[in-house]
Amino acid sequence: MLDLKLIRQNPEEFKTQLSRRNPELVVQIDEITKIDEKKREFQKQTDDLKSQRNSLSKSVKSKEEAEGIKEKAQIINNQIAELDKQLNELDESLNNILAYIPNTPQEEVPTGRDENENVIVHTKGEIPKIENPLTHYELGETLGIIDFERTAKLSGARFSSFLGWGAKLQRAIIQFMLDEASNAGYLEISPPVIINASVLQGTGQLPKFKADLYHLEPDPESGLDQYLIPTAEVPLTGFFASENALNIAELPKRLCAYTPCFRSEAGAAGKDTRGLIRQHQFDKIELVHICLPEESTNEHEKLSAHAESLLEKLGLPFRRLLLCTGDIGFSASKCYDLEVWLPSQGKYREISSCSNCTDFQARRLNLRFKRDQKSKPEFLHTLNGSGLAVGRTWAAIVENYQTPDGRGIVVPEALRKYLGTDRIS
RNA sequence: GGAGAGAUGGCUGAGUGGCUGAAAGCGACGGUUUGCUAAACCGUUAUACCCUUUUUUGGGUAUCGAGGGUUCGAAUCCCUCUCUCUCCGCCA
Repeated sequence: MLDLKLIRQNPEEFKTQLSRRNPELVVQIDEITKIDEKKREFQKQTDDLKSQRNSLSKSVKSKEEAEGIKEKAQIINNQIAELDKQLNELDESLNNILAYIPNTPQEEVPTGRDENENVIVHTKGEIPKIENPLTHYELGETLGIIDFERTAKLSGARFSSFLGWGAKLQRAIIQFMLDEASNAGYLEISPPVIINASVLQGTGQLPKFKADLYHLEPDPESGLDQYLIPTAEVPLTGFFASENALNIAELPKRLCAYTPCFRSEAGAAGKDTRGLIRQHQFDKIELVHICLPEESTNEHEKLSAHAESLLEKLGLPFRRLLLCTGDIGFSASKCYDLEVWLPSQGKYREISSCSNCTDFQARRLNLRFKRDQKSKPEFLHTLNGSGLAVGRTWAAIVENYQTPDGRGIVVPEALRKYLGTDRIS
């Protein structure tokens, strides 16, 4: 959870940073300060009462002696119970607000309202000259390598099936990206796609974005509360979360995973209704770095560069954006988006989002390290990025590599050894 | 799915109602000793929050898997859950 000390030390500074994201957050910080002060006052009173009660109890050596203090102790206990109740209420309202406070943006993140104020960092690759480019779903359906209609009967809208070379292309993309990550030193992890609510809370998806998640029927017996993962960022970042601090020698951790991702996207109705761009289920290779605080800026550049190298090797034109304060994710303090060129839309579309979450997730997950055996544990920094979204990569390849006659796809050089062909038609 | 056993500090492991924030051992750190190392000996060795103090310091509260309960008082008794281990059954 958010560090209250930061707010206590310098509430104005904190407010200034957060208001760059959203001016309304200032009100909530004031509210937090108020509740926090009240809480500390009550806590002090409770502690004093308990201290009184404990010293009473400690003086007692036998049952007979206990009779003498019983009444007195009970009065104190009643007072404690009353204070406890109020303390719990304060705690609850405090946590309700804290859970919705996003990460503070870094200085170099431009202030802006929405995606229109993002900054283009650079643009790479050459946009192919295609007359009347087909969409990936038109071409894919013509070639019989993707299906939407039959799949809609199975699972509804926003689902698709890959067939034949389409499925093989997807498999080749996955294999290519995992191999690239392994070669770059990432540890491949194949995690579960069902995850406990507490981890989603830790990475920041809960409670604010509950509506975007697929929630499993809670088990009334065990009380287990579980969801389908919206991204492998959740299990990867949460993987080393524990009471015990990590050893500095093991850092940085660089992890990658291929998983399906599940998003109910309740709020996205009407956007990108056709094709692979926005689906309820899609595959993604996710990259996660866990590192020392002073290294996170550097690690962020490395992670983003790795994601870019995939697009370069696939020969896909793309650009990198530095997201403005109004567009970065809840847990991120700085974020680059990579956008790939989609000829049918005539514009760049997001294919990877690389975030530096600083210690935001680490606090919520209690993810820590020790500089040496004597020193106090400190919070790590966590970073994540797609490397890359598989469905969108599939779409980008089909569209950018379509042949002029509109009846085939040239397989990118980097994928040929995986696919065993240089052309799909 | 059935049956049983567990969960205690960095680790091993005592502890079944108060003198236990927790024995003992290991490890780690500091010191004595030593030509160096080793050994031996002495000492230190959890975390969070709060109060106090000029820094030193002193004090309080919470924490023995998690949550709840009993009690003046809980690591210890009761309930629920989670996880681990062993055996049997079932199964990619």
